[in-house]
Amino acid sequence: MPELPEVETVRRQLAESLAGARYSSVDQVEPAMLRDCTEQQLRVELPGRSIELVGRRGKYIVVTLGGEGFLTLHLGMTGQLLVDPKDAGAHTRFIFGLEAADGRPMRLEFRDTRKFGRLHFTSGGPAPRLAALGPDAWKGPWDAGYLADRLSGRTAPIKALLLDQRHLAGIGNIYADEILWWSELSPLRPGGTLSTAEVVRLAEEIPARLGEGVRLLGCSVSDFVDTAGKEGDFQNWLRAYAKQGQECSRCGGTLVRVIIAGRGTSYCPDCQH
DNA sequence: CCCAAGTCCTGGTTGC
DNA sequence: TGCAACCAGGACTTGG
Repeated sequence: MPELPEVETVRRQLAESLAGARYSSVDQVEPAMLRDCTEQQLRVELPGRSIELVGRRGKYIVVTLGGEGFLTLHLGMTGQLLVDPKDAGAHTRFIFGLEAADGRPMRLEFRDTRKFGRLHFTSGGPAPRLAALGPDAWKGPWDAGYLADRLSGRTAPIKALLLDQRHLAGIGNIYADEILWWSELSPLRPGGTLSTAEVVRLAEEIPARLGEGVRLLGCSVSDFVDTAGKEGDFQNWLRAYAKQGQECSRCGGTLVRVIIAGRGTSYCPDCQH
């Protein structure tokens, strides 16, 4: 699930458990998921680095290290970051040893079934690809005028534009469907056809739905768990995502499924226009 | 065989 | 015609 709310849930937990900690060892590396550095560099240069800040931009977690270093992590589709996991766990791709602020040893595991996740190790600034991201969809800064500008003249379906991280960073397939349901907008609408009032409505629902996802500690419809292996609650409050064939909770119509931007999309054709 | 939350890359089309 | 912007579709990986 890792979309913005799931990543934010993990970020908050890491910020708390890793405050004042220091990397002591790199015990396992998955080279296919490593970016912007060599395995050697990670193994040699990370140990000894302190953790100064755990930040986030869209779906990326950015760890600022002491000594001009950055770890930028993306959980992909099935990534998990676990602190001191109890179980052995399959699909472990990276293992880090840390020394907590009080000197206690800690273990951080990056597990990812599909290996779509990424770990960037850079100096001078976070991973270069963050430069291509639009403003954070939840925290901004952006407003309805910005969104209107990004949608203006576009013929791609609004859902595809919401998924494009260059416009707003953090929205994925689940929250896109939820945001559009709450906005009463059809995911098929060409972006450029939205009225000013519709863009305003959309601009209100984007942070509202993402904020609700954060409050509910994320959406565990499939693989997502937090750093303690615990599931979130948002999956119990879905209105549209994966609900094709079911009754619309707003108008009583029947939700349908279509493919947009190659992604399964559920919406209510009776009340989403 | 179909489907799946992520991003990246390519190739074709459109429009200035 | 030239070129950039735009958009669709496939690739990647593993499992249910």
